[in-house]
Amino acid sequence: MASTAIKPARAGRRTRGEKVADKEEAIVAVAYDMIAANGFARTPIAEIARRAKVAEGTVYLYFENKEALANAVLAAFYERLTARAEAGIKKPEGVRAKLVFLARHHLESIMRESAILELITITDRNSKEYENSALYEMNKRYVAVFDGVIREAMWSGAVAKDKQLWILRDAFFGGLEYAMRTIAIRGRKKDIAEAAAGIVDLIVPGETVPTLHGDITAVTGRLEAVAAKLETVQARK
Amino acid sequence: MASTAIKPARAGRRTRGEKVADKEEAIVAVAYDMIAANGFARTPIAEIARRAKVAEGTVYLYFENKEALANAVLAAFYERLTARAEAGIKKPEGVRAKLVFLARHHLESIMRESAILELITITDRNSKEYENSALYEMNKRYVAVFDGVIREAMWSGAVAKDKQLWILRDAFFGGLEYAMRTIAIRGRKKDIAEAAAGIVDLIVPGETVPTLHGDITAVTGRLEAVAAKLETVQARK
DNA sequence: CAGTAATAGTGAATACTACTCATTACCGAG
DNA sequence: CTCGGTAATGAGTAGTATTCACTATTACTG
Repeated sequence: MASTAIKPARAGRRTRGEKVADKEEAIVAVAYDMIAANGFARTPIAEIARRAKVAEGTVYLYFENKEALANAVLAAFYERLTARAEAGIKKPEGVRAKLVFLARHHLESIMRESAILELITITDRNSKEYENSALYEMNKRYVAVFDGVIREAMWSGAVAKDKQLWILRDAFFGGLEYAMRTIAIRGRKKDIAEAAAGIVDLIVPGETVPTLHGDITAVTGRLEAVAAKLETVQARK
Repeated sequence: MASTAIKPARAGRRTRGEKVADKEEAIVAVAYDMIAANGFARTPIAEIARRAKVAEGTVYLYFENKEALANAVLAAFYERLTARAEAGIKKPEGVRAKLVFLARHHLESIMRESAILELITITDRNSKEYENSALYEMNKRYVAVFDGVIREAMWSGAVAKDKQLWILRDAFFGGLEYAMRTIAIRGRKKDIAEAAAGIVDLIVPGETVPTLHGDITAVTGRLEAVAAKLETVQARK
């Protein structure tokens, strides 16, 4: 990938290095919009170049091939996604509210730019080197927001400690992606809130988990109630 | 799409209609294998035609375009998936066992032929007419196996009745798809069983739900304490 | 069985697109 | 101002989906 080296710029004058960086950003920005609007297959490099005001060959100066450009677009997507997730997670109090926020945020983002999601499958194939890629790191940082909440939930006992984090994570994001498709087909906007809440319910079983045979929490609660009553009786004596 | 009309065949002799059907199947079969092996983008129509022993133009006699062929391949995939799911679901007793079977079956299938899954996103775009498509029906029939188990679970109380079926469904299949990607990257085979069980756990909170405020030893200990106290009180009377 | 209309099949021609590379324009140092 | 090297260009190449004028095959008819 081309230089991201930064030279000290004289004020009011763009150095060569800066122009280069600008051009790279411009290409990615144009590609982002076009792919989001029309999908990867329907955005020719030639058209990206035209709109970014560069020659077709110039694109290949910055990106090895179309896939590499797609990766840069995907990286930009993760960038935004992560920034908003990290910022938004601060407000809500409690595990549940945080997860609902994350779910809504993710769902709304991927609905707005669903074509960007395709890019994931374009890359994933070559699993060998993926673990060393920048994209892997970006994805890791994004899901780290979710992971943090889950760890907090495990600490507080809201989520059982023996659950596998990766499974919760895949169910969360995978479930949201599939929900997005369903919502897109049905076209009901109010489904978004319902889906977000529903998925979170699966990850963090709510306070009132109804069960068939009674779970241990219910037993504990009942036991405590009985104990309290018993102690009250004793105290009266 | 070309004729699927069936004419009564004279024995030992293939009628025109039958030959046509054979050819269509041959094309789909070749396309299936090639796409599964190399992905959609890397399987040229010309090569499909060559291996199916037809001219390139013939493919377009049976399928409007490459996407339509992809849909036929996807339909064949659903066909197999559904057949095995419906057959296999009979043996296991109980909601949980059935879901675990479905999860494993789905996970193993999509791992073996993960490239076929891509085809879903190729189609989904045009959501308008999708609801009337054959593919929509095939998908519906496949997930109906899952839906049936869930309805049984709701009846028996193993799953809360107020849960939205579509959300459970999307979490199940979406979670499995994402889990597949994770497993593919990590490359651990034993993850398959773990993922299947883990996802099912989310849908059907197991008998041994781990506790909110403590483990079973703590509860037992408390119970013993209360019992002891109770006995003391009674003894005093 | 020969003739024939309709159907099925063919593959060369077209249009589009990712990607290359010989050539040109530009920048900044000396 | 000049020159060395870097950045940019866009016409050319190769590969692929799709079309269509033409050919081959089939089943029917007298």
